[in-house]
This record gives sequence, C-alpha cells and structure tokens, in this order.
Amino acid sequence: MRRTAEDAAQTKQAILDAALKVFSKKGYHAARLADIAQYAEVTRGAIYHHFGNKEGLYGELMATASSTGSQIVGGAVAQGGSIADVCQRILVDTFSVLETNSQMRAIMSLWMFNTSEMLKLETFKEQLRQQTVSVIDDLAIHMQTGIEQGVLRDDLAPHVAARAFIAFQNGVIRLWLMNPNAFSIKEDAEALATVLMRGLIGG
Amino acid sequence: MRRTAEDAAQTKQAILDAALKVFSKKGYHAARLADIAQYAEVTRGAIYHHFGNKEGLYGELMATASSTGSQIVGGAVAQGGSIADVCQRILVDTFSVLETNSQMRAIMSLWMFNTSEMLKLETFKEQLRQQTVSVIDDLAIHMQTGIEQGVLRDDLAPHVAARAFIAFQNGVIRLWLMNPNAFSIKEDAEALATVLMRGLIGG
DNA sequence: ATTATCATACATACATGATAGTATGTATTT
DNA sequence: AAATACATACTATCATGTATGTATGATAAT
Repeated sequence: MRRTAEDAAQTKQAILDAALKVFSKKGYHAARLADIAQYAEVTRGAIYHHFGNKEGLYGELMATASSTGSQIVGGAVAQGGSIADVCQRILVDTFSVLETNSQMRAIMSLWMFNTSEMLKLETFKEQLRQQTVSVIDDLAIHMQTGIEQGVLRDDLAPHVAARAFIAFQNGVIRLWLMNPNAFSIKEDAEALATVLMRGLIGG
Repeated sequence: MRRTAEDAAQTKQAILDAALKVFSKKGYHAARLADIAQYAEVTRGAIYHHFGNKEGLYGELMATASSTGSQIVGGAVAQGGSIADVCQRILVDTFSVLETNSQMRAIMSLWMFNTSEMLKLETFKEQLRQQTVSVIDDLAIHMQTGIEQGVLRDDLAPHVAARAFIAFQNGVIRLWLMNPNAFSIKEDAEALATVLMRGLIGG
C-alpha cells in the first residue's frame, strides 16, 4: 500500500509528533514504539522504515528541538537593543511561550527531562555537551561587550554571567514544568526575569 | 546463611549505597537490579528481601536523599544572619559540596535527573510536588520578613523571590552536573551566588 | 500509451534477549 | 522450633529488532 512521497512525508511527521508526545510524557525507556505507532495510527513497521530504530527516532526529534531553541534566541537578538534588553526578552519569551504553546512545552519537557535519561549514550552526551558549551561561549562574548559598555556590572566574569543566565532560565522552566499548576509562569515571567537581570545589570 | 541483625542492616546499607551509584549513573529503567546486587556484593535475592521490589528500593533511596537536602538548609539557617546571608550561604554551600563530596553529587544527580523519569509514577509525582511546594512556601515566608526588614527589595513578591532562588540553585547544579569539566562550581560558587543575591537584595 | 520492472512505503509475523518477579532451598539466630 | 536472611533456580513478560510479504507509485522500455 505504498503512498505518494507527500503521503510518506506526512506519515513521518505524524510519527515525529506522536513521538514528541509519548517521549515527553513517559521518558525514553518507558516509551514503547508500539505506543508511538498507535498514536500516529501506523504500525511499528513505519517507524523502522523512516528512522531505523528507536534511537534514530529520538535523535531526529532532538535535532528539531534544538533548532527550535536557537530560533527563539535568534528572534530575540533580531529585535535589537542592549544585551540586557535581549536577555530580558529571551527570558520573558521562553517563560511565556511555555504556557501558551503546548508543542513548545513538550519540546522543553523532552530536553529538560528525557535528556538526562539519554546521557548514558555517549554520543548523545557529547553532542549535548558541545551544544551547551557553545551556547555559553556565545553568550559570554555578548556579556563581555555588555560589561565593556557599562551595561552590565564590571565585576562580573563573562562566563559566570552566561552560566548564571542559562542556569536561571533552565531552572525556572524546570521548576514550572514539574508542577505547572503551582503558579503562572506567564504572569510571573517579567518579575522572574527582572530578578536575574538586576543581578547582572551594572549599577 | 543468615547473618546477625547488625550484619543485615549492613547489607541493607550496602545495597542502598550501590543503588545510589547505579541509579544516579544509569537512570531508573536502565539500572538493573543485577548490577546493583553485584555492586553490593550480594544477589538479587537480598534486594527483594529488604525492599520488596525495584520501586521500593528507589523509594527508600529518595527518602534519604530528600532528608539530606533539608539537612543542608537547616545547617545554613542555624548559622544565623539575615535572610540574605542565609540564602547566600545555602547557594555557596550546595555548590561547593558538589565538587568535594561524591556521595552528595550522586544524590543530586539522582534527584535532578532520575526524578524526571519517575514522574510517571503518580505517587512519586505527587510526593515530589508536595515537597517542592512546601519548600517554596517556607522560603517565601522568610523572604517576606526579609522584605519587611528592608533587607530584600520591596518590589519583590515573596513567592517570586522564593521561586527565583530555588530555580537558580537547581539550574546551576544541573548545568554543572551535565558537564562537570566545563568549570569549577566550587571556585565560581561565590560569584554565581552573588549574581542571584544582587537581584534579591534591596538597594 | 501500454507494459514490464523496480523501488518505495509500509504491515505482519517471528526471533531474540533481557529483566523483573517468584518459588523454593538452606543455614543460622533468636 | 520458628523466623530470619539471604542464595539459587526458574518463570513469565515484554519490547526491540529483523525478516519477510505486499500493494502501489515511479520509471524506463517498447
């Protein structure tokens, strides 16, 4: 029952969508390919055809996830302003979007929670490590210029500032994802972001 | 080959120690009871005898882990000082101890990473949720008095301050655990803590 | 344009391995 | 003697991966 190329692409996307839901909900090991297949309304055969194996499926998922992340950052940078403005905007945007966009929420859950499960796969660990390092390094360069321009505190080491930023962002996201009913991350986004930024902005 | 009661307690502890190592390294699902047994130099029979099943073993582990956490907080509070001093101390202490104490590192790994894997077990999820809520609530009360005393910024909502604090702490710990070679969390502990505290302290 | 051929997109069924759990045996302690 | 603290051996389950089947779209030959 071969379908046309378009149909095939559609099925592949359906599998990816289903995988995102199931992986983010159950974790890597607990998620069964049978679950994903059922959710996508195909059989496991389709999954093996398109992705080779479970790890391959997960890998493609993570690739799209990480590209989404850099997309947000790119958008915030494009709006211009000082490094402080950009950082504030990134925090507020990432916090807010979680509450409104369920797909984004699933992606974040995936990379917040499942990631850790995957750290035993050395290839994954290394890939993630590299990725994090480069994000921090990039950010540190911007922090450096911010410091030189007097926008950020001059007693701040650029890398420390960058790590504080990423840690705070991830921490807030994780805290909220663990219990979304505890508070509204969208309503508190501005206030939370301000706490961290006040620690970075020169005064 | 029954051993004396003392011996039994000793083997039970050995199993817990082994479980901490294996769980924190491999995750819940990937960790095999056979591994844990081998590491503890017993057979799986001993595990089933003392803990009933895999989930029981994990449960007891987490119980000791959470008690360790509140122990650190208790210690920092006992040393006195303003809420700002206490918070700074908690951050610096928790950051520093990670690098020096491998057992603490394993416990943190467990609760940072494996926790998420366990969130599908509803009992666990609820337990963890309650725990987090109460930690935040407690902290918020202290933040409140800090605000009233003028130690912390007066435009800060107590719960926002509390969540920012916990999020930052967890975020830094997680960031470092994911890649301990990227930087020395002990050396940067003071600087990192200062960033967050400057965002909270009134000026 | 029709047909023969091949490649694609899956479904189905089976093989394999791994691991949790159980049942039972046994040596000590109490 | 009865319960404890395990070890050993066995069972059952389950999920991945693979091998194979099949219907159909794509493509080239005639």
